[in-house]
Amino acid sequence: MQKRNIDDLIERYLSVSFMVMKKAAALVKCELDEDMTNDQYYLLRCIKKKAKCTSTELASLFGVNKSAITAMTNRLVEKGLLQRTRDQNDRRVVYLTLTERGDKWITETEEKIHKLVESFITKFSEEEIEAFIQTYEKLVRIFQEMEGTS
Amino acid sequence: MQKRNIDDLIERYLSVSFMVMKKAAALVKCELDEDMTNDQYYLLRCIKKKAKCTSTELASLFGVNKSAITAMTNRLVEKGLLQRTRDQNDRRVVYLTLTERGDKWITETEEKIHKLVESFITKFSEEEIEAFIQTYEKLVRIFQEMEGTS
DNA sequence: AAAAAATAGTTTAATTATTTAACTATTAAA
DNA sequence: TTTAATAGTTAAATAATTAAACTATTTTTT
Repeated sequence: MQKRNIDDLIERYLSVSFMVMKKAAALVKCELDEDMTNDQYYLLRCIKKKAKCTSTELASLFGVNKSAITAMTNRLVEKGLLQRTRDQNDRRVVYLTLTERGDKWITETEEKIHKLVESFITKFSEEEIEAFIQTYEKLVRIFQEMEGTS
Repeated sequence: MQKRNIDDLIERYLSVSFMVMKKAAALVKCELDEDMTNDQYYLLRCIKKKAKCTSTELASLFGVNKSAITAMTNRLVEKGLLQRTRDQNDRRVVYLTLTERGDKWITETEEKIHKLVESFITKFSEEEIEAFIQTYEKLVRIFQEMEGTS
């Protein structure tokens, strides 16, 4: 591939990923209750998927410091959506789990977000969206490999 | 397409787009000077591409209120990377343009970011990445149409 | 077993990003 | 020529983030 062509693809990728990132954030926000943020949604989503989760894991998933997670989880604990429990074997570890209200909220919200994604994903053919997601998943694997080596 | 299958694709899309969003943000951050943020990079990038730009345009691109843009541009003006100039015909309008330092910074940073993107984009075949970006671009157009109708 | 090092998480202080509501200045419409 | 609308700013509040210092606990080393 020529240098010109690669530079062109890179530029297109940067523009389009910026626009989708910002637009997707705005669309997700519309589906949330007034007092909830996108990051709070993503945090609760991660915890639901893992069932139980530590600050360290979340910090790694979000790519931020652990103290950022402490601050976020504090707000969610105050809102009654999350609870902390200590590991009995290793008392340094704190597990984060959903409260009943937290579970109810994330379940309802996931339904709204699924409908949102469905509203545009169905505008693509199954082949196109499958190929798109597969490349996306490959990108995740490449990122993970880069992490391991550097 | 069956309901099962769509739900599965939606779930994969949500997971993968979250992971790429967070990971990409972390990688971009690594390329920036200590005192610069990702949003500041994206803001300067947008202004460079448009040459001159208003708060209203940026607020729409970023999907935030105009006052958020005022705050961000204030910081960049204080840093000497951006300047404001009033339109002579319509004195309500303020144009944002790069200072010489701002232009130098974004040019150097774009080079770093391009190298970063190149480091993973070249792990795909030209066909795969072209198809990926085309679907991405189609997604942007769908978002824009949704904006028009709703 | 005692001392040193590593790990998990929190606190604190500072900065950035964001929203909403009220505001100024200017232009366009009635 | 009032009245509307538009462009942008200000102010107060909240959320997200980092870096550095800290507590508590567990693991490793000597």
